[in-house]
Amino acid sequence: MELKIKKCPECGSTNLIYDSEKGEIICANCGLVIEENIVDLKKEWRSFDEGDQSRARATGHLTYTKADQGIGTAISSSQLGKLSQKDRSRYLKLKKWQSRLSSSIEKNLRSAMNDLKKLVDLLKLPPGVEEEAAYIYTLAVQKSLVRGRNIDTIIVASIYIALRKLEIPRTLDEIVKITGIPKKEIGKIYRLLSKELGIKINPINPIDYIYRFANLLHLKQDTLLKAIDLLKEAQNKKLVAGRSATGVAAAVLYIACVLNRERKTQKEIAEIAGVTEVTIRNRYRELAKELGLEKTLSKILAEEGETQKV
DNA sequence: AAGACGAAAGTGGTTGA
DNA sequence: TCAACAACTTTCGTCTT
Repeated sequence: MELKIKKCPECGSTNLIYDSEKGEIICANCGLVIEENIVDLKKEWRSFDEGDQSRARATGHLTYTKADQGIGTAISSSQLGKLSQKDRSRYLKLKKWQSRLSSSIEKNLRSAMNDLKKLVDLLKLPPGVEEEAAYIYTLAVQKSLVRGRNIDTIIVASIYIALRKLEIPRTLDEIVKITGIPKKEIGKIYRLLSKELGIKINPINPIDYIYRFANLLHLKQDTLLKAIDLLKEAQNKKLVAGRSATGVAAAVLYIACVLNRERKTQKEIAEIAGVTEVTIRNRYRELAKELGLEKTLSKILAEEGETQKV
């Protein structure tokens, strides 16, 4: 299959997968779905606030990664001479107060945006995440949710919300590992922000993790597609509700590996997925039973035992 | 020795009175 | 606010190859 597109526009990865059934190209690294006939690769910026049109595509470009959103607010002092004495002193007084008030916010934003950039680099995230996280952080500052709390934690929580919002699969554990901020703290702020800012977040779909884990495990494409089929079947049969997305993804991948005779140990998959082997086994057992794969699977495992003996 | 399996006990988060 | 609960983890013994 010859792909016209060579690189993922979000993260630049060249590891693209073509799902012929859906007619989609999917980035194995970040999970972005790339259409065949691309007109505009950028995601639509959706606003969290219904009335807020500031992020609509037709307006001028705003960026939240700059402390003043790219728009200077200072009034030119060359106009000052034209004002009357009274207006002039009033203006200067106002200006003093305004700068005093806004400078602390802007200072906060400026340093936070620097830290945010560093973290996004460190976590190797696609650039859209930085913008989205910056937006969330800015809202948090505006709603005075930052004062008295650890800024780094809020930045990390903003990133995590951005990831969830953009449906980019990264586990909280990966973020904890790199940032060193405890899961508990991130989770607390994550909940606070999504509640206070009214951000609705969908539960993670295991499918996003499947692409990523399969890529990290260097699995063959057939195995990946097999895993996706299995997951869809399991979802249709309502077998995955209430289970952790990573655990489901890991188990489905393990089953797909066995079926395709591409051996990976439970341990290998467990490490990539950030779950224990026990969880994989539990999901594996449930799924195998409910999907009627028990016999097939044990047969394959027995056969492999035979060939290993010889 | 390595991998798979599963029982038992412990952990942290959610829910509902 | 607290207890019950489900999902998951840790730990460990057993079995197979």
